[in-house]
Amino acid sequence: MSATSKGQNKREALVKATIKLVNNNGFHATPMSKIAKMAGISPGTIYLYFENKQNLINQVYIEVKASFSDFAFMDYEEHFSVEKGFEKIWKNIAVFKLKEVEEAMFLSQCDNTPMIDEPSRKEGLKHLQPLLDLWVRGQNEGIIKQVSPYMLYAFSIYPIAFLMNMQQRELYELSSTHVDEAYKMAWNSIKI
Amino acid sequence: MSATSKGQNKREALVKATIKLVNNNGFHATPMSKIAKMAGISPGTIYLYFENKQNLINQVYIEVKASFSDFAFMDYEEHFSVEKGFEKIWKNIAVFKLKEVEEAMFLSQCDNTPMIDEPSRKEGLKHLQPLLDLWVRGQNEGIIKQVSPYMLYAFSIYPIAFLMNMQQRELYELSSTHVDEAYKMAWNSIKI
Amino acid sequence: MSATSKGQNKREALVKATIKLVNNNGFHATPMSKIAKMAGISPGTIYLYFENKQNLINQVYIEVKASFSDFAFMDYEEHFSVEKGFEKIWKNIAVFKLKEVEEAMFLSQCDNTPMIDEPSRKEGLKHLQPLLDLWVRGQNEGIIKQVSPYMLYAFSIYPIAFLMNMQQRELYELSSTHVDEAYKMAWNSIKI
Amino acid sequence: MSATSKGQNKREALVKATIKLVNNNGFHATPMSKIAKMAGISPGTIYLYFENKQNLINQVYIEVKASFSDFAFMDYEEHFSVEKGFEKIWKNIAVFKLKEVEEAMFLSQCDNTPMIDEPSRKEGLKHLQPLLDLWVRGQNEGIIKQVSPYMLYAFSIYPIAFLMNMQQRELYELSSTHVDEAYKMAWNSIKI
DNA sequence: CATGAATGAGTGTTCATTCAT
DNA sequence: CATGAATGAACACTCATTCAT
Repeated sequence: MSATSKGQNKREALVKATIKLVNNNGFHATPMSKIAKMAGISPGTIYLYFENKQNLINQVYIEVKASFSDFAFMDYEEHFSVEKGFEKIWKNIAVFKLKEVEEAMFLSQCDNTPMIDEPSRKEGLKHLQPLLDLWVRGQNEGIIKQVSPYMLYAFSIYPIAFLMNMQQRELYELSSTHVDEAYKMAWNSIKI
Repeated sequence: MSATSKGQNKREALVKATIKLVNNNGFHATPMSKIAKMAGISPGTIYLYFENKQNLINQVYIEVKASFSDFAFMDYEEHFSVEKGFEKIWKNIAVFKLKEVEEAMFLSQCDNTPMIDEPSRKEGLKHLQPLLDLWVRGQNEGIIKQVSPYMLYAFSIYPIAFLMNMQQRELYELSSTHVDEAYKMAWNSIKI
Repeated sequence: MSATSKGQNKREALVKATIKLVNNNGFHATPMSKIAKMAGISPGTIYLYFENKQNLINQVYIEVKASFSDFAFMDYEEHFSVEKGFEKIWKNIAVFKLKEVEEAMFLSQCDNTPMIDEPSRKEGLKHLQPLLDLWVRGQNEGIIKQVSPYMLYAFSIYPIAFLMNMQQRELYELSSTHVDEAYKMAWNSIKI
Repeated sequence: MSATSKGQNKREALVKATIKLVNNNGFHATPMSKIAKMAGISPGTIYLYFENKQNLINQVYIEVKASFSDFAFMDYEEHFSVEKGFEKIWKNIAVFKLKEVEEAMFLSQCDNTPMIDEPSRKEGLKHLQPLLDLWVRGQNEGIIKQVSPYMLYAFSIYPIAFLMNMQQRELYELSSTHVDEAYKMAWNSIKI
């Protein structure tokens, strides 16, 4: 195994450990030493990969956000019809939020907390452009409501996070029927 | 001023300070000493009103949640038509989230974070019953979609939180026109 | 009930509470507030009867020591023969240590700990004079060994404390036969 | 110097500092910070060697007790005659109590105080067995009084602690003549 | 690259003491 | 005399970070 990939392994272990521990305890209640232990390395070694704790979190956030975005646009192609394209993206996001629960919860915690600094937040937002583009196209085609993309996001994408939360707390179970129902509600709320 | 009301003042100052500081720094990054200072009392005094830091947060959460619920059902009466009742409640919630930003942000942080213990979470949920009742009535009258209340909540109420977030980060401004638009989208997503 | 005796009651309650709590937790692990609570009064009230915590302990020590000494010389009279006098005193002390366990344990803790200041220690020692006098008389009569009174005390009186300790920890039970045995050993060790 | 021996140094410095400070101030009046300072290390470092303050005290107690026991049976051999064996042990103990005053005082404070937990107390008692065995042998040989070992201990060994106390408070000086006197009194009190 | 012992500033919490009532 | 709310200094303990190995 190459030196880089060994280093890569450690980095990945750190990222995974950070996600899990922050999910369970929150940022400030997860010590670097625990992250190191769960990653199977020494505390001092963290600082070979990340500047400090804040930087570690920021990096993890950016990476998880990127992985989320990649997932969201998997198999999506720009020539899709607006409806088909939206369905693809929406369902990708739903699958991510409901299956990659650890990562989704981590993002949810980061997005509602002062634990990430503003530059990293901005960085994390970059990748949603294709969805915004799709909506603009839809609006031009007279298919999507003429409202701010924030509004579209709030009523079609954001609700998934709530459903994930409920499922996570075992208050609600989302079968695939429910997911279809939900998709219909989402599409319904943004289409004209 | 009576002894009790003096105590009440201090307690309220503590609650206010906790909300503001936790909003800005997160639970684990707001020391008791800072809370005390902002409340204008001595650190030791906190422990006359709250058992410990965890208990302080739990209590504040429960109180803010209660105040939110009170606000949500202000001027609402059970004999209202389903549509009128929903509008009243939805707009109350919107006003709360957009005007009482401090409290709304605090709830948002608590709800996506392991900082509140489970019993307090349960306690905070109690008060939404009238909305659930309204939805059942609507479903019986054939006005509201036959889906789980979690779904109805996710698509009609939860989006408000996102809009608040965006407004708070100054990424988006919600005029009253926007609020009306949003209300229409909300109602649209749950009505048959 | 007169004002003084009401005050006296509180003072006594404080003394009793102090003894019990210090026995169980040690001086520095018994807060004034607990002493007050056990005495059935308010923390502030302690300071009407004692200057501060150190003074409280010192006073309690002196009083318990005095009560111990009184007990030690109960029914003792100076015209007793040396042997009879010693027996009386020794057995008084034994009864005190084995029956007034709370007070005896308190003294034992004070005597082996830096919790009492030196003046109070001296004060507490005053009262043993009659025993010393008896020993001097015994030495003049050729009955008692010609050694320092510290030595006499160490081998005849001090052992009782050990037996009390063992009984207190339920490692050993002292029947009256054992007490007689012990007395014989004590007398044996100091008599010529 | 090896890493372990450096650690050992720190641990020993901590133990020494604890003994000295607890002797002077009592357990609850000696802050961890002072112990650290006297040991020449940082407060946080204590917790690399001991779990917490209670554990620190317990360990120190157990170690000092073990060192005391080792000393007590130095050069003692089981084939010694009962009298010779007892003399050896008694004098060892006397030397320990009169020369290793810090350690002896520490034990004395621990034994009369609720500062040590019960398991550690039990642990500390283990090592006296050879003395008990010697006494049983002596009783079988008709040399030692037929009384409980607690009684034998109380009248022959325990008095040394009192003499140490007095010497420590500079109330009494124990010359080697006095020690011989004392030994005779001790042997006298347990032999038939 | 990696370690992990060591640091020391910072945290939650306690408690002797005061003082307005 | 008595109260008990309020204080704030002091404490035990934690943890991000460093650095000699």
